[in-house]
Amino acid sequence: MATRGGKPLLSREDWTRAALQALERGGVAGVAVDRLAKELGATRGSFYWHFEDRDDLVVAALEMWERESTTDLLPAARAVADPLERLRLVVSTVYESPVDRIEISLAAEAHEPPVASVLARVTRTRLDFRRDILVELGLEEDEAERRAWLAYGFYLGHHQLRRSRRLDRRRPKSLQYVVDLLVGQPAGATAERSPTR
Amino acid sequence: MATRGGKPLLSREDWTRAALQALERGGVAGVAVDRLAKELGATRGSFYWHFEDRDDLVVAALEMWERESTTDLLPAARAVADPLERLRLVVSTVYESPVDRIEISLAAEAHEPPVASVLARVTRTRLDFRRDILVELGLEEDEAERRAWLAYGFYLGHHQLRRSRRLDRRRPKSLQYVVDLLVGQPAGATAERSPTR
DNA sequence: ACCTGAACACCGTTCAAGT
DNA sequence: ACCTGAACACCGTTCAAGT
Repeated sequence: MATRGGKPLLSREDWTRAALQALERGGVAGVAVDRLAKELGATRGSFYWHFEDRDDLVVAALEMWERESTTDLLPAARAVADPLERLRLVVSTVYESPVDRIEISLAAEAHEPPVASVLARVTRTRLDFRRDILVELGLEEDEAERRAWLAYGFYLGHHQLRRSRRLDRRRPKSLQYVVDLLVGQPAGATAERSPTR
Repeated sequence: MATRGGKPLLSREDWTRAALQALERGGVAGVAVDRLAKELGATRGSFYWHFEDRDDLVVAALEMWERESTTDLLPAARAVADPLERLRLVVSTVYESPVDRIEISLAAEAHEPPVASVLARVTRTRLDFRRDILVELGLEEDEAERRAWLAYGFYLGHHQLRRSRRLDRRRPKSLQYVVDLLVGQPAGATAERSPTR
């Protein structure tokens, strides 16, 4: 590894990994070039050798997050043959896993330049994944699309709600009832209209 | 109105209203004392006569938002006698209304001091409102609580999804299908388990 | 090729001094 | 009672100069 004055030279990846950690702790606003430079024992000036500007760094960190939170998870899920089982697996591993702080902070800046493209790509991947399962389960294309919207919209809001300690206590223990409603009958589909009993 | 040197003196409310507008445009991060001072033709020093610090201003603006987005809307909704109709009204007026930028940006800072208490209060109010409707519709307390979580979680995520122009095009035209699923039969409740057909 | 150091703008906060 | 103006810390960005 190349060094200078005893200290190792910093690579673009070193900066990116430090930024991803800052992203987890404090969201997009928490990525401060000045602070990272201090942590890494370099100057701000050095940063601008590796990156165009702060947005460039944020995008690099978000793409690391994209891989670890979405792209890398798909193969394992696709390996499950039965679609209903696949949906249950996604709900228990993804919906019920610890809250992803990055996910939440991205919402606020969904249309800011550094965030927009990465977030749109991730979202499309996840919506499609859910819709495809619902189609496999026998729903019509349109209805599957609508329910995938519900499923993924709920995923986002659910993690948002969980951010508060007090509200998290109100959270249902299991989310499998969501799967049941997602693939179940809407009111009015049967003759009568009295729910549950 | 009191003046000095031709200019009107600024009140706490003047600052708060300006902050609320900044909040709508740029989220919590968009509330900058320096910029507001310039807009209002005052100095930053003057700001600290009216407020403890920036957080104090943010809280004041959020409480204005709380009134206009939640507290003031409840009486009209409560006036609808039929619970199913009341639920449909909420979905069409609140879920299908323009995206509330403040709502979204609060998620990212849900546990930061200025945001936490206001947001928790608003959220509890809205969750309770939905649960009470579902109980009136005949659901058991526990099931109503679970489905209210789904309903409100979806509300939050839905508005988050809508923030992107491209994703918003995928949004279902009407959300009444959500009401139908919320009050409908889960899969497995009937003898068979084949959905829709 | 990679980094330092100094400069500038922007913003939060404090405080002595003004009216 | 309400405000100004100057000071300081923090952070993004630029750039000439160093190795």
